[in-house]
Amino acid sequence: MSLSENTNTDAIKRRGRPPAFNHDEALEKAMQTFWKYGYEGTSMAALIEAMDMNKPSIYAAFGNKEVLFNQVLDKYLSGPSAFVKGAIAEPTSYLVAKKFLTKAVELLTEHQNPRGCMIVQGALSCGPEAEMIQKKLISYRANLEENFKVRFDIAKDNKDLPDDTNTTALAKYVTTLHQGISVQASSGASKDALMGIVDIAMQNWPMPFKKVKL
Amino acid sequence: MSLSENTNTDAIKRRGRPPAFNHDEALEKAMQTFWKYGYEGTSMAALIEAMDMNKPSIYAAFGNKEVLFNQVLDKYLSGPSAFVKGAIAEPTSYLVAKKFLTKAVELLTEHQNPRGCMIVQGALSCGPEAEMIQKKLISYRANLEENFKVRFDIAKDNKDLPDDTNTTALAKYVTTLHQGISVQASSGASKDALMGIVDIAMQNWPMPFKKVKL
DNA sequence: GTATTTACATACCGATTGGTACAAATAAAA
DNA sequence: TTTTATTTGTACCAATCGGTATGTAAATAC
Repeated sequence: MSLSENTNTDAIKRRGRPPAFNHDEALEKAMQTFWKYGYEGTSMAALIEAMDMNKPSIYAAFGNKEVLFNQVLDKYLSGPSAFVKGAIAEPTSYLVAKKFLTKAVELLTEHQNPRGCMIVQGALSCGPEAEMIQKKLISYRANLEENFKVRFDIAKDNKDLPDDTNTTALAKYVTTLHQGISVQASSGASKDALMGIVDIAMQNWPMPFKKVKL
Repeated sequence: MSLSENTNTDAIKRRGRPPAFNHDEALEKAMQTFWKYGYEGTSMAALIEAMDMNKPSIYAAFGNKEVLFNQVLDKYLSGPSAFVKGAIAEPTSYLVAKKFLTKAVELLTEHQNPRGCMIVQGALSCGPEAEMIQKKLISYRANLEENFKVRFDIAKDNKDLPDDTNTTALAKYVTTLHQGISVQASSGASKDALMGIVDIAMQNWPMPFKKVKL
């Protein structure tokens, strides 16, 4: 039957009535909804339908809307957005940027996903109620940008980038492209079209030994 | 007294009680509010306070929220966003893109303006209620992109761009940067930082006679 | 069996949403 | 002065917002 799966530890029998939902599946559904409609655009009614839970159960299991969104955010970072770590670990600054943007395009245009990046669009322009979430997403984006900056500084030390490279600007260039790509994806841009953007954007990547454009 | 200014035709005396508001000033205030909070994030209560009008007067003068937003959109296009026409009229494709992005940075980081572009952020991710507005803004952005594409096709004909230039991709590159810059501006990025992005982005502009990067 | 624990489900809460009815106010026209 | 046209301001509308009280269902513990 459908409520056989319990999210808690295996053998230990819990005392009361067993939950009718699976914690992780419900959170996944919540993520899909927030991802698609943004924080403010997602109503509790929409969450109820998506998660297939009634309101008190959601509150008991995940807290209020804001707390739930924070859990969704964690899931997003360790799930769809996990490719970022891999990109930053690439051996050269060029590959870091290229892999990050390429993987982002793939993620954001995946047909089974909502279009656009949840961290970019989740609470971009919103009313005063969502200000907390807005600030949180802004700091997440700033943090990513800082990670690129640090990575590019290392690249500069390794002579993988010219000595006079403005790594702060270069990091912002990458995140700005990502944010633009996110908007484009949410507007229906195709994967191919956005890969074309990445190609153009990467053509002028600074090289340590001045190379001539082909 | 404060209600002396009437927005209607000069000498013709209107019959009933004179309006206590100035049509254009009220629309300007509405624009500021929508610009700052987005379509969904702006409540009628916020508009009432910003426009200094009571609700029935707003409805009588501007229609409902959606109709009002459309008028605000027209004002935005002919006002803050009017620089676009000038940019497209620049003599070379390079100058078109450079002027567009530079002017956009100036507009979007102007301290007296709300941060970010209203057409980008006005209804990016939102609930089903704002779907109409969302689609409208998407089509406005697509239209701008098409205008760049047409302009770059002309540039190609004029040998201002290489014959093999993918003008569709190049146009999308420019609008993607703009949209990314808009997100950055709304997140608090400074004018200088964003000008740095524009500089980096313009370094690889395609030239008709293959030039060597300095 | 009964007690206890946990989750479900209905029904509700006050506040806010976008939108309106209606009467008082203020002007010109008669 | 009365009539007519127009705007204002208050008070209201149903619907929805996020959030909760409460009773019942379903499991284990005793």
